[in-house]
Amino acid sequence: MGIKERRERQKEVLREEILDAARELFAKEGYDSVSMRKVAEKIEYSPTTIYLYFKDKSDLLFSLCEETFEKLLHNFEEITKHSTDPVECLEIGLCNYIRFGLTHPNHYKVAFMSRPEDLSLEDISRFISPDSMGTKAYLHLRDIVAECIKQKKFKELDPELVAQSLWLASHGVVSLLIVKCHFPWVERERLIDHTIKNMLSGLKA
Amino acid sequence: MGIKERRERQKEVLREEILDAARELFAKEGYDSVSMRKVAEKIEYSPTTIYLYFKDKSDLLFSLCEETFEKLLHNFEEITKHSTDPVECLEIGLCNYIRFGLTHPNHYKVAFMSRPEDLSLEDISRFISPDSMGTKAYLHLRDIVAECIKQKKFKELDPELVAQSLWLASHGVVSLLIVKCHFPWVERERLIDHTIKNMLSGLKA
DNA sequence: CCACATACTAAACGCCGTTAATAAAATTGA
DNA sequence: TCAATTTTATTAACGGCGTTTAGTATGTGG
Repeated sequence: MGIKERRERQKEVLREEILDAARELFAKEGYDSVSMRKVAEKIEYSPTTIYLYFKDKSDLLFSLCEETFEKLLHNFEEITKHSTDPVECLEIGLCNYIRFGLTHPNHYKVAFMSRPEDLSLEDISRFISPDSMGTKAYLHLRDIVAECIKQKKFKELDPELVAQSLWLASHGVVSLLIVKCHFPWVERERLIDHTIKNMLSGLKA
Repeated sequence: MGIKERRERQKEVLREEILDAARELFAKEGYDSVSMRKVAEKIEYSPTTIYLYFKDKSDLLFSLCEETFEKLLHNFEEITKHSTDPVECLEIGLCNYIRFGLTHPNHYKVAFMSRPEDLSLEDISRFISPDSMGTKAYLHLRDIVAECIKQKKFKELDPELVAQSLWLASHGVVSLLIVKCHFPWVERERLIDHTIKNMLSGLKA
């Protein structure tokens, strides 16, 4: 039955074409610039065709985000391999997180800054689901924090609390720098570096 | 010439009505729920009338932001009066900032989480202007940090750097808790308390 | 050859921000 | 007082949006 397979391959090709078109618009100009109609025009299909491959616009963009966050997770896991000191892992990891967000602002906005009203309940549960790249990345962060505590390099605190606090602060750096990009910030490097180092220094035993 | 004045008063009244209607929609259902048409219907005028009082939707948005900043600033200044210790001011101030954001999520979203694409260049320069409430609030924060350093209660660091870092982290707490309200966070109180205290402890001399 | 599933589309619905043209009302000046 | 003028508000429209419905080709399996 080679026919069915060819058909499925062709479907997959079109699905990728849609994603490619959307990714390009999205990376260049952000969420609002990705309109189903524009994507359709780019791939020379009618707008309704997209709905045969994605439930709706947020489904399409969710797929793009997962793609991106897979990269982030991979990046994070690489660091863990190349270092034995969990504190160092944490420092580099948080720094990378912030840099990653700042260099992929549109993806970051959709994943971490989009108003919950914009997402369907289904999308929300997908973001929170244990299989989502975001959740996996968080769990990885928590494990590293736990390791720091276990090795007595950090005070004896709840790893969940510490990991969440670190995430919140790092998110603040990314998101506010993205949104208020016209504010007269001091140099980014100092801002990122000081924020992370200051938080970690407070945690050290 | 009392006539001119009465006219201006009447204009001001309608302007306030528009702001009230917009604010209510904002507070109840968020940014997307504020459409020029809905606001118009609420005040029983035609949609185009709004354009006689505000340049466009982002101008309307800006006005609501200023309002919010003003409340924050006022709140912050009150704290300063009731305490002599700048470190305590800072701790209470940051805590209030976070609480303010969490109890007025839609206001906070409009002021600090709205996409810059939504704002015109004019609005952006208005935000940065030294007269804007946001700038004033930030300068107030920076002054308190400077005072902590001056009194040798903090390490000798750039007050600008420290103030911005504290703002970024606090913003992270507010904004991520708002957006990811379905994430399994530990209790809010612990999260807020630990984040602030940890940052401040790292700064102490 | 026909019934059927698949892939796709045209047209429409009901929103949206915004603009142009115009009407209505208030104010002014003669 | 009454016409001219300015101010205020409206109607209708433009071009966009996400999405749904109903329908058309096209190629497959019996």
